[in-house]
Amino acid sequence: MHPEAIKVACSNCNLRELCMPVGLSEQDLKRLDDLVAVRRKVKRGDTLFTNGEKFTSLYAIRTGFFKTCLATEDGRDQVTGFQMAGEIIGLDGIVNDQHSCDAVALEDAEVCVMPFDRIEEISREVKALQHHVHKIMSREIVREHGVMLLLGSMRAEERLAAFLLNLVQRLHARGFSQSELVLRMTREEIGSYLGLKLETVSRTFSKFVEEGMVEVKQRHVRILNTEGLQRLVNNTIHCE
Amino acid sequence: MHPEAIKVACSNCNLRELCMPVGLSEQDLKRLDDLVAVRRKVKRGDTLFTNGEKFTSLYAIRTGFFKTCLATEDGRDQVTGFQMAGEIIGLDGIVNDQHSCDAVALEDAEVCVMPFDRIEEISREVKALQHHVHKIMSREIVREHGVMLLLGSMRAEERLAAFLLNLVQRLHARGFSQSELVLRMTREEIGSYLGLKLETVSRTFSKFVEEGMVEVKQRHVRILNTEGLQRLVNNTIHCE
DNA sequence: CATGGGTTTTGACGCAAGTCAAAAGGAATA
DNA sequence: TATTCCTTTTGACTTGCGTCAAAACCCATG
Repeated sequence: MHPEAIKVACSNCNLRELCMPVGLSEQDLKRLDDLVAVRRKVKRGDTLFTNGEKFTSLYAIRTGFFKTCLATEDGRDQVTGFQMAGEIIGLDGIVNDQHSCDAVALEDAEVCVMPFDRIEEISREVKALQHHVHKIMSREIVREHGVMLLLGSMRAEERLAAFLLNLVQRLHARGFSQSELVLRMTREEIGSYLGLKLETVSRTFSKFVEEGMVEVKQRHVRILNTEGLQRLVNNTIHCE
Repeated sequence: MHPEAIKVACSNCNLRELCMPVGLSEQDLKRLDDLVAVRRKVKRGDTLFTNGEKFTSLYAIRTGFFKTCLATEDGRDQVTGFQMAGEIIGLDGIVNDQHSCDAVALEDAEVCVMPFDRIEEISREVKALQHHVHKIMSREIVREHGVMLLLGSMRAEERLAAFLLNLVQRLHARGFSQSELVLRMTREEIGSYLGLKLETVSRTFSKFVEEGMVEVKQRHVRILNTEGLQRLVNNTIHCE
């Protein structure tokens, strides 16, 4: 652990509108500046927290890219999500005061450490923050509903299409291209998230390339036919 | 909608320790009695709320059994959870101020209606309630992680075993048998939740019966070999 | 107690994705 | 530049679950 004692202020952070409530009064904004204790750097491959570790804080990602994953004793391993700048991780730890998954940096990253007792304290005073925290948790619940739909009822192509569209959409919201992206994770990690084997992920990519839907060069992906992918996801073809 | 104007008090509700924080002061307890606006009865087959409906309240289940499900335009349908007495539903609605799934009563039910603005208001005053709300949302997130693991990496038998064990465990926590249960949902609904077709659910039940793991008579299930089912779930056999 | 609609079971068959294996490609290091 | 390790691709084969279909069962209702 390398906590760094840089004094940090949300009030002039360029990612503020991603992780913080908007439309705050001057006064409330000041209150929020007490939220982040420190920033912490996490090297690629290192964990931000691990299953079983005591829960103390939520983390707002400033830079970098994470995966969260669940590993069971019997060797199963499920990626439960990929998180990027502006997103909050650590919510799983609240219920039992310890984390129930691992958060691994897929590239060098930096996070804002927000001690949870402080979040709760300030939430009691700043309504907007309180509601914001509730929204963030609700959003995660809804996201997971979507993943359940994907895992429970989609075929491989549909899953990968949904995955790619979701990624570019989130990247686009952060000012990146609508059609180009660099995958930060391996085919195996994608597969784990989508409930597929890495070979199936690879084959499905190849299929998309053949069909002219995307260009793939290693981890660089260019989407050539967004609509086609979208149609795959809302497949009207073999609707049951 | 049939809101019923019975005055309701959590402070002497027999389900309190399931849905409310414990160890409250006399004073805080009184505050909590303002949480529940009314109770509402929902007939079997009716919805408590539906996708797209404006979000106003969370609901604590007093009696009965619900499923929540996601239906997409193209006819896909995914059951995202089954909820029983003492559990809270409606969390999906917070993020966008409207519900994003349907909640359907699988048997005649009664719920306590807790307007969410009131929850937030009282949460600001009663720390224990605030933290409790956070825990409930975190618990739901962790539960869904588990479902993702199930859907992403388990075989049919493992899924059904996990499902049955989870159900009896929750029922047992409510004073019911550890080994006997009545399913409130159809094979198709179980299948939808587990990402399987109803035929597969039925076949898997039959297999469990052949192997002497359970007795099944329609929706009545008696678990004869809890350990065996548990072993299936933590399968050390074909660990990758 | 007969009728009808929904649910469940069972069988036969097909296919999407998994498994196993080998080779190729990239990136990092000496 | 050669070496090593990791990742990705592709092929051949297997299999678990889905699909389709028919029959049995269950309960409600008249």
